[in-house]
Amino acid sequence: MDERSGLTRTERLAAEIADAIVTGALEPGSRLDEQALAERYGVSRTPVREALRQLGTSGLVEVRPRRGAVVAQVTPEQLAELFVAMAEIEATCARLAAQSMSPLERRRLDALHDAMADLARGGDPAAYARANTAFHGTIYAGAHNAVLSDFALGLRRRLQPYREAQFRVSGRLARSHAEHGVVVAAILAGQAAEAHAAMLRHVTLVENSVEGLLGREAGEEGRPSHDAGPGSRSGMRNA
Amino acid sequence: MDERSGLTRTERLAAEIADAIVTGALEPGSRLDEQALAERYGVSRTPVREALRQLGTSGLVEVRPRRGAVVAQVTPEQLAELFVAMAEIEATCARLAAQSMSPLERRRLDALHDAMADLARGGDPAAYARANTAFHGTIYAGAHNAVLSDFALGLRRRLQPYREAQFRVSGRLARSHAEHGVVVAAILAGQAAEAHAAMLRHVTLVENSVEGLLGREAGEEGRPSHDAGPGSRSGMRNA
DNA sequence: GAACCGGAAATTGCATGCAACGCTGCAAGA
DNA sequence: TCTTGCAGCGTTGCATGCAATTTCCGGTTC
Repeated sequence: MDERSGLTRTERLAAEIADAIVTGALEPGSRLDEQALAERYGVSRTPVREALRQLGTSGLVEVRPRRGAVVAQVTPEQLAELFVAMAEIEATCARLAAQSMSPLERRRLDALHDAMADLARGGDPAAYARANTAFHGTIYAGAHNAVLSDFALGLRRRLQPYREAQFRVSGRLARSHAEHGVVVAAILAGQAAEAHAAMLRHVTLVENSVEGLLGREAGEEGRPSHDAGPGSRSGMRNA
Repeated sequence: MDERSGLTRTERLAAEIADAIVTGALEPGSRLDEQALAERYGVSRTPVREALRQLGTSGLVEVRPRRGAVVAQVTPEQLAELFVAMAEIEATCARLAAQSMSPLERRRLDALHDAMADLARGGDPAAYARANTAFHGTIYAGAHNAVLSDFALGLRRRLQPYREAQFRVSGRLARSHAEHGVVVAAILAGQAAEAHAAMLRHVTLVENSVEGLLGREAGEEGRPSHDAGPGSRSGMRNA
């Protein structure tokens, strides 16, 4: 009687709500009414509650005891912290990858980077963004550490809307690809310290690019309205 | 009608179960029966379920859809990955702390380290372990990054049983304190690279110490009996 | 006009009940 | 003897109902 997947309703709900948040369909700060979500997805409140709890521990939504859940607000300060953390973790993964990637993994990384050159020239931000996700994912995997890799993937997902915006800035694609080139060269050569520094620089430049964007829009209709509204400075204090 | 705290039952349950796991009262691999836990804590199954889900995303328990939850098994490989991740994150925090701790924070770190000298000489592993938690927590806080700090605290909690065991090895307290000294000196001097290296080395030494312990015990009654009992070919197969 | 207060509506937290799934054990067949 | 089918039981997933708390709103007072 259940649906196609072997997943539970709770899991499917968590995935769908997470997707709605990441894609911007659910705006930051909007309330997540249990009953409304239950009716929206045709289930009862119980699986909705469990899904919200789960998303709460991953940082996507903020659950306030007895006061309901809201899509997590990301203040500029928190955004900066997320980017710093992301840069550090990615740089660490790059260093570990330079030390422990297998020859096959190195060849694949090199090939992926080469393929992205065309995409960068082509100028299709969406296609480049997809390849970019694969590129960074390859480096996470190359670190051979599931704990760090999972953390990096989680951070990347939370920052995805912001990252994507910057690819639409003209010229950013080419610069991103050039920065990748430095990282790849260091990893292929097994130069751990250089790989770390190059990746740290790359992600920091992404952050600068994003901050430039956000500062310029300032209350526009741009996807990630990261403003927190009056008196909210809310969370980040999650478990 | 509720208890003293403003927390919900779900939160208190999550905290209590997590504590039971971390302290070893609930052994790795043991089933977490919802009804049994509900009766044990005098609540219904609903908050138990929510608490288990929450602990599931934090990695302490493994929830298998429709097949119940068990205390997460930690295989030797996963333990190694956890320690590597921990070392890298702590080292990163130490580097950031060296760069951005305020003078007040530096003085407090120095004072805490000084106070630990007595504890190390005193030879009380439990007291030293408590102070050690505060010491590392001070460095996390000094990184001024809630994302990294939360992640580090979570990792520390998961590794707590293993970390504590090594403090009972004779001489480890003094060596630990000496290693801390190098870290503190680098942070106080603002030497970022040195702080990173010193912390990485410190945590790696802790890992070595733990691995020595586990290798030697091999089926003893030692706290973290990460073996799974007869007829289970000792784990290795968990997610 | 603003702050305060009390009651009603709305919403969350939790308990309970039912249906579906997974596991165990036994029996039948190869 | 080993495999396979199936029935019974236990457990999980989810729906529903109720109590408690929060929020909203109108009236009152300063």
